[in-house]
Amino acid sequence: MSAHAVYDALHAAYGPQHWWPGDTPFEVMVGAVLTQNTGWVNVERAIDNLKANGALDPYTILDVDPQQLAGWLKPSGYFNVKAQRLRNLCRWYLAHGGHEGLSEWDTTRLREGLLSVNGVGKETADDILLYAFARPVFVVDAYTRRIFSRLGLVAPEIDYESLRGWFETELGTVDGATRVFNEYHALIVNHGKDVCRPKPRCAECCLKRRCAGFT
DNA sequence: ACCCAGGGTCATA
DNA sequence: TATGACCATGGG
Repeated sequence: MSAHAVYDALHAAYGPQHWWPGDTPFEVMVGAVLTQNTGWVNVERAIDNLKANGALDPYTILDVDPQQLAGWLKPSGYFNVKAQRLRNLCRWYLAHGGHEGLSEWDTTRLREGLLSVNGVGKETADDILLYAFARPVFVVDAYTRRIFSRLGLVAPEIDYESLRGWFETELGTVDGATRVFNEYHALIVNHGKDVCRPKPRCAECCLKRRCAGFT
């Protein structure tokens, strides 16, 4: 089974996902940090708090008392850590001209820049690259490794960059790649939430429900 | 009560 | 390079 075939099966089962949930590129960046090891429902509450207080912009986030910021982030968990991480990201973001300035950077430079921010790791950086800057970067998360290793397509212990490379090679970096990567990662998360837990109830728990191509 | 979440950093060996 | 501790709220 190829990466293409899995994509087709997921797309047939779940349909278009319309990701990322968020109205602006900056909101996507904030969400990418807040969703680290955290359910999206909790992230939405935190983002709503920021919106309700007129704080969903980098200037305000840097201006307000860090404790105040942490208070708004509380529902998303790790609120002290995430308040600091958001501040780090905003400082870097504004220092390089915000979305307008950073849009002129090539993808490699932009990725390294994001990774230089304390609190932004590979997945968070790639979320931002793909969903805030529309770059053709495949996002790998825990579900991705779990699903594709259980399918027998990759080794369970494959590292992040190798797995990202596997997808980007399999799917090709021709035009339309950004659209496909966008949809694919969203489908993987959706399917993962559905049936691919760390401790499967049965040997084939990733491959069954609601995914005709996997049965 | 238990497991889990759209991770990442830091200290230690 | 590779583990382990730590961060913390809320859903199922």
